Amino acid sequence: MPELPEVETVCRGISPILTGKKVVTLKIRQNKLRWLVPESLNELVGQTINAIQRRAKYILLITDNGTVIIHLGMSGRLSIVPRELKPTIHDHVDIIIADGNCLRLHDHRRFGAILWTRTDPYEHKLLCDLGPEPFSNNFTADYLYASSRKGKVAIKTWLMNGHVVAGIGNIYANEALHMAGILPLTIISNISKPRYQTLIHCVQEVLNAAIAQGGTTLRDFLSSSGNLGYFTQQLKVYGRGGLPCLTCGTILQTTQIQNRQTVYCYKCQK
DNA sequence: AAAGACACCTGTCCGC
DNA sequence: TGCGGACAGGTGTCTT
Repeated sequence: MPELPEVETVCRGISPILTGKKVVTLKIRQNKLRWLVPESLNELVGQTINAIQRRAKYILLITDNGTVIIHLGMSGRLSIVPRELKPTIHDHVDIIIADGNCLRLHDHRRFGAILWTRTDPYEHKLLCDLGPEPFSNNFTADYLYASSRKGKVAIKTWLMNGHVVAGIGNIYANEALHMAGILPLTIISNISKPRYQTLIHCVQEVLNAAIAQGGTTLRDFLSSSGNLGYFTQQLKVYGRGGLPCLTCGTILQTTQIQNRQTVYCYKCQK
């Protein structure tokens, strides 16, 4: 389901409902997610959720004594439901709060994860080596230019690497590269600093637009309240292989990069 | 050290 | 209608 805009949409949706609330019950129906749901997650019961934060595609529920780290993988969904709503297949974890609401984790592919850490979540193994957030001051052309000088990977592969920049997945990598006019297979060491500056601008523009539209719904993304994401209607290249480029009319090409569907316009992107 | 392959899962869609 | 195969928004770990 989620790239950064979808995760951000979920965080904004659940934050007002969960912040300041006490967890009264935890129900785990399936503990084989990407990693086993740890026994220690039970320490969440009785804790008050002080804040909801997002880092890359991770969702953090912060309490005084520890933090829940949630990742939605490819197909995960978080929703707020009344605690009495009967769970369906693939509803793996319920976090029930004092007012009767329930944060329900649904994930049919089980690539997602839910973990508990007692210490600073930003020091957690999964989070400590992540690249800068796309909207942070550290995501600069100087940074991209300097760290790409010896690299031999395609720019699209690199953009999707969370250790380079956080939160960009297949959809928004395709979209940002099209907007920036850069061919997805371009080797990173061949890209100039001004082009990286353009790319940063385009990444931010695409992500901002997607967040404003509540994310992208392709198959199963719904916001925490069950709404569709409307950015789907604004995708310029993703899922449009074989159709005309919306900028110049040239037929959009498709290829595989790292086994991921890649769509580009050979006229607009050089 | 860097890059690429592989693994983890289920659901859906398409062609025969 | 049924079946096999390809494909799907991610990413840590293993191999080269």
